[in-house]
Amino acid sequence: MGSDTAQPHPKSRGAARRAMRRGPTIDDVAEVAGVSRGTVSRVLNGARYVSPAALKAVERAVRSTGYTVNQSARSLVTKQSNAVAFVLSEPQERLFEDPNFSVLLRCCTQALAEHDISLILMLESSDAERDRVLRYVRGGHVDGVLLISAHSGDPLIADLATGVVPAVACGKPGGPESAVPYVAAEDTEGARQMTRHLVAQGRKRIGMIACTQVVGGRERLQGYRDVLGRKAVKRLVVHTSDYSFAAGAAAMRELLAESPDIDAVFAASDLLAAGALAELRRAGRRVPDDVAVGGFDDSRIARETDPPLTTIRQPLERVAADMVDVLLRLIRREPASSRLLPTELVKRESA
Amino acid sequence: MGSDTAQPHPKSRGAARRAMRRGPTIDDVAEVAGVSRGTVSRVLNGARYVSPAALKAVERAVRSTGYTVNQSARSLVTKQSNAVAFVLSEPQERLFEDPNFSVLLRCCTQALAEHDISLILMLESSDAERDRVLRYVRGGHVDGVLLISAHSGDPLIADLATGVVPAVACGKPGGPESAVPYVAAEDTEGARQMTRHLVAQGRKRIGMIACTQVVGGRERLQGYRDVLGRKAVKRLVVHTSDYSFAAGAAAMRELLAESPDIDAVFAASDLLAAGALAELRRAGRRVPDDVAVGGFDDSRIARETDPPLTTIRQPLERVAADMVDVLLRLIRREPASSRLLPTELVKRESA
DNA sequence: CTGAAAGCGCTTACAG
DNA sequence: CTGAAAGCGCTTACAG
Repeated sequence: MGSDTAQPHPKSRGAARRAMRRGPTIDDVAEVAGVSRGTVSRVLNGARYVSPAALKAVERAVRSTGYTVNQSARSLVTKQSNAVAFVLSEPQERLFEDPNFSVLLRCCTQALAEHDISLILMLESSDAERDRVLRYVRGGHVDGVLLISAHSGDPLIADLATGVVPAVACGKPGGPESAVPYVAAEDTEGARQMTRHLVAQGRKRIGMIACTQVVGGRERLQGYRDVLGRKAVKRLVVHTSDYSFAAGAAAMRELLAESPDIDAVFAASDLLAAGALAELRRAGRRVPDDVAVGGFDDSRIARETDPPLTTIRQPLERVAADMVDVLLRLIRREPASSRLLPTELVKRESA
Repeated sequence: MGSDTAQPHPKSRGAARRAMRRGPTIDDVAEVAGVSRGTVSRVLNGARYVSPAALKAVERAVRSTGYTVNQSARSLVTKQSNAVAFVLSEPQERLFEDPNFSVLLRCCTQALAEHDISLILMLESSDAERDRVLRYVRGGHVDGVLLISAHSGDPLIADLATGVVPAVACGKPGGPESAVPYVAAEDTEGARQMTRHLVAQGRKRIGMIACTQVVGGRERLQGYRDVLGRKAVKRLVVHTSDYSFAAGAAAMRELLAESPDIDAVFAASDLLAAGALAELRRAGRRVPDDVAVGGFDDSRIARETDPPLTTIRQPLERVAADMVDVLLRLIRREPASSRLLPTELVKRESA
């Protein structure tokens, strides 16, 4: 990161020179290949306007010298870093708690690696950190940013929306019509699928554990309402502040207190559903016999709960791949817009 | 990452110029401050040999211009990247499945950020990826590497052990006496603590679910043996190939089949224990009444299982902080050696 | 198609 | 304490 700010760097620098290997330079390659350094550079950057002979000579020289570009030197002139920031906004511990996040991170790293682009992970939970991220991003250290924001209406979005730096969000950013493109699952339709499934099972008192502060949360609640609006089914919504196990358990307790005869619950995330399951067991209710439980995400935990969760699968691997694809296009100044990916009902044992 | 290899870069480059902001340079600051660019550089890098007046002038000029160093230009001369690679070795999905990993990643990122150093995440599950990581690291793109290896005896270790690039491993790397320093919990003693606890509960047939292929796994098994070696307690060890939920369930099934009268199980990780718990329930055994279950890690899931897990806490936040500390020292060419951190028994309900 | 040259924005001895 | 200058390793018009 370098003293991004202009503050002096106490001692961390200076003492440690030569962290970078010396290695052969482009001039070494040029010499071995018997051409000018300009020609070497050309083959390195596209091999156009280079004779077959020169090309071959350079390629073998590269191999024999074990040459590797010096990215700093390159970036200095191209103004490109070949790195992208993966910014994790807001509540760290919680976000990290979510298995979805790991999938996203893993898949983005992989997709980026295929393009030889580095992923730089940045956390942004305090205002100070937000400033740091902003300075870093604005400072041209990265070519673009992948924004994973838990809470909708993230302040970073506004800054990114200025378009100074290409950015893509995961999930539709809330707040004022944002200019930042995003990739998300079809949350509303997914919620409808689950709610319809619960109704089809003959459930009459279907509660929902919603969290509208989280990206996608509003849509999931909407889907639930869309389906139940025209049914003779009792509705009851409890709101939580995040998608955590603990919040799910607390919400379930509330639901049980307010509506002891509840016979189904749709939790807006698998983690929430897992918490609800734990609470249900504590209360002596059988799942799905007494109460059916539906989750959302089809994350790893859906297979590890007892009973395994019936849930809505969101194609996270594709979300990640598409985020990278959109970002890369944006960086190349190619047209690219938001994408919505289809969800799917995964029937297991909880509902 | 840049075409690290010398292969031509089809189209991804070139099209996207000016990804980096233009912004003020050190010369702009110098002009505003009324000093030479050398002086500005000096205050940026330690402020030594600079008069108070010049210092003040530069500082205000930096602020008024909104100056930010160009890390590429800096790196080009200092040969330092101010970035560190966080390398995740081997079985990605599985590693990511482990909540421990998230904690490590989060804490390392945070600790590094305090030093204004970027964390570059790299995955290394195939041989091709391993080469890529090696080229990248050797190419001087990072000042050091934090190696998180699931399987002991990781081949990357051998390469890193050459000491060309500073590196620190999480957990003691297995295989031939490695020269790579590491930070780990006192696995052996932790395992002893748990085993002693089980014995103290009066358990007579204590099984273990071990995984010696994973870093730290051998030590945990050793701790179990250390304690039971001199006791009149029935031992039974089942080996798994990783620390997963599924492996835990499978191992428990085996344990139950071989030793139906088993009354305690020590699983080498919480995830393994969670799997064992699920299997135990399926088999109709009550925990801890019929069978006591002990885990290892005190990860998030230890609080979410039913019943909550009695486990061995390993200070992962400290492991991460120490890894960063050791790596930073190594980068500065200061002496630094491996560290072993104490564990602690956390009593909950499963044992 | 290719070479020579300029320039990217910094740091760091070297004189003073 | 400070300025002028060299140089880090690349890319890219510009001529040819």
